[in-house]
Amino acid sequence: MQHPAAEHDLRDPHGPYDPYQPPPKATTLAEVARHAGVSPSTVSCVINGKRNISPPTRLRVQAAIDELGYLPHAGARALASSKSRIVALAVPLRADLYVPAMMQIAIAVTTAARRHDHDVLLITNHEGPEGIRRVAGTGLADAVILMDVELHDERIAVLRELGVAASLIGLPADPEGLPCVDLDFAAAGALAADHLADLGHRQVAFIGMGEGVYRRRTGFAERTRSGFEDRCRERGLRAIHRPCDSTYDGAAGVLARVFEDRPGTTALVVQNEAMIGPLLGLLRSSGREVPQDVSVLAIGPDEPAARQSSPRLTSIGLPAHDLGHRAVELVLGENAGEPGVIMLPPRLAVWESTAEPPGG
Amino acid sequence: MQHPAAEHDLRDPHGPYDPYQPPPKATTLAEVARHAGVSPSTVSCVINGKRNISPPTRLRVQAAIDELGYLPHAGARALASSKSRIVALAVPLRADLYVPAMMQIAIAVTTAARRHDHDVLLITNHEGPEGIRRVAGTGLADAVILMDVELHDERIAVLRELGVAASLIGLPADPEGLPCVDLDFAAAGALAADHLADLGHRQVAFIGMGEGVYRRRTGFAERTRSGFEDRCRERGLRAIHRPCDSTYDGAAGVLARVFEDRPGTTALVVQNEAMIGPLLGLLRSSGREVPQDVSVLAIGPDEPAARQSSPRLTSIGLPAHDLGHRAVELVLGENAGEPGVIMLPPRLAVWESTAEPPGG
DNA sequence: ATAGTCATAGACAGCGCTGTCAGGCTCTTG
DNA sequence: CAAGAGCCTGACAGCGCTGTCTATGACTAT
Repeated sequence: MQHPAAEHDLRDPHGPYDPYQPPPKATTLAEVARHAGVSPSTVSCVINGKRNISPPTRLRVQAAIDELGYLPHAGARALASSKSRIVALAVPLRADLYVPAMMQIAIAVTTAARRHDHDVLLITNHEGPEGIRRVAGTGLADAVILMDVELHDERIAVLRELGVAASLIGLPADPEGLPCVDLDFAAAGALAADHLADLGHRQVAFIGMGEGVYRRRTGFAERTRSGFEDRCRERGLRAIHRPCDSTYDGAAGVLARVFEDRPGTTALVVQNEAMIGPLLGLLRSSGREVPQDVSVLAIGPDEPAARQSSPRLTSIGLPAHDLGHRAVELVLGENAGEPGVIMLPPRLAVWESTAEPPGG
Repeated sequence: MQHPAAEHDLRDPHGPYDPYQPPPKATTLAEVARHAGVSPSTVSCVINGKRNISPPTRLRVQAAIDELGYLPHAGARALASSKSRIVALAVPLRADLYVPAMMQIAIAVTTAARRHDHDVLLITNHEGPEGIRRVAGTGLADAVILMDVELHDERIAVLRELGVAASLIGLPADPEGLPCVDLDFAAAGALAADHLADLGHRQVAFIGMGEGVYRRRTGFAERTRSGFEDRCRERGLRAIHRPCDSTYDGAAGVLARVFEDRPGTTALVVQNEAMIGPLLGLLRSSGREVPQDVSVLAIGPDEPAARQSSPRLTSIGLPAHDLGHRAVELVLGENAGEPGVIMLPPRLAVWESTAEPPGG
């Protein structure tokens, strides 16, 4: 497992050479200092930019660092500076959430964190809120980002209690003191209603998330729904709302009931991303052409997914990348920790799945 | 012993909660020791179980720990023990991979790591192989798990060079010295062929991954294909293989060509999970019933996904959970680091999407 | 020319924990 | 009853780095 003989001795080349060094001992800051002919603290300062170092010295130190391939020991830094440079990301374990979006956010968080010279530690809800207490309490992480925030999320209490830097992706009932970022789902709902109203639709259906989602954390699902319904009312659209579980048969049932209850429905707004594919298939096989007979507007899928469907979907995407980056910015950036709620404006991408209603 | 120097009282967990506690100073091991009337090293031993502690002492210490809500400082432990108790998980950034499976594996890795009292650090390919060098070199992580391993993966060289504990999910061209775990895709391909042959099919098509996947890292995709084709030959099946990109139109084109080139095709094996939904829809809308007219066997989707389709899919699932757990076991478990290749046997779940060929 | 100022580098004391070591204790045995 | 054998425990020396404080030198202004 270990590298038997390093090609060059990483220790002081002018000092006594000890050939018996089985483990590939990591270079220390002290060795770099000796190599550069400066004191350890100078090296530390060069690395952290904590004080003015004259260019020649900085260069010498830099050269020594490169030459020795020096990497500072993370634990030692964390101990001495009481900063771990690690952000904990609490990801959901839910089955009824759209996974690709979560993954995209997680990746966005990771790349954004790296830009701030931080790493990302994954914690799942498996441990429950105690996981947060653990990583924050041990100093493993010095910031926490919560995903899939519920309206009354028990993790929030832990965050407040610990006073740890944190940001939320999602909007709880009481965001007091905690920075949050989320898509403005109410505006998204309204935007969807507007688009359909503008096209001339008069009777529309909102196919939402599974019932469990509404029951549990009415957050984004409920916001979308009410934003949509309010705007429908304003624009004189008749709207119905139907929750939809993430199963093919569930989608089939919902779709059948929609056209049974409201045969005049000419447009569907779909929030449960996992069901868009099946719904399109069902519409097709029931002889309804999209968008000639019925328009479909999706809320939530990412751009590429929407463009890969057939027909290409008119949709309001989830800005996964933005959400991740903003969350990191809120917790590590300039104005880190300043509470505040950022609602990202929804953007409607019009493609081929919406059109004027038949005979419209 | 108890100098009044520490008149700074320890918070009573049952007392009123004071929201104004700007510096929630963390308890240290020394404080616990004082509180329990023992020496710091004794407390350390109680925590790490490094030596025999008499039950009464252990109990006193345990009580003090609980009472003070003590959590050891991760950085200090890492420094003193040169073990970070962190596993780095290198996740892919690819767009052409099935994301839900990746997420499931990541979650399995995380829960398994927790069982070994480790945490998981996320690193993306964004940093390239240098990310691995960084987390291992700084002692941030003391083990690395690679996902989405390519046949000739440049990250493997870094792993070998650093001599860091590692395990791979996937199978590179040369796994020498590195423990690997993967689904036995060749066996999966053979199993698929057997199932279809048993049902009486004579002419079948394999709809594979996107061409890029074959070009880049022929690993699992190529293994599946050859396992399938070899077995088809043995069983006297006529088989064709078609790569399939992850777009609706791509799937449509592939499907059309399959039936054009081989009108007698009665069964499809699909490996590109993202395209299963679209393919089922296309079959339906082209008037082919599944499984009456054509059988469909999926390789890769997880059980729940397969059961949510309509019809429920006969499939060989990717054992995401097992893969994650095994990978952790290989790198942290009893026989950690022992190189060896674990090929998980494929399991075929027969549901409704396969049947005898028409007129069979 | 001399005192005062600033810029720069070094010394040093920890950060909180681990792990080794030797010593003190009780218990056993001749 | 005394000496040997174990079992616990406390003392102690770092792990590698940070950050503050002080010392040194060069430079400016009088």
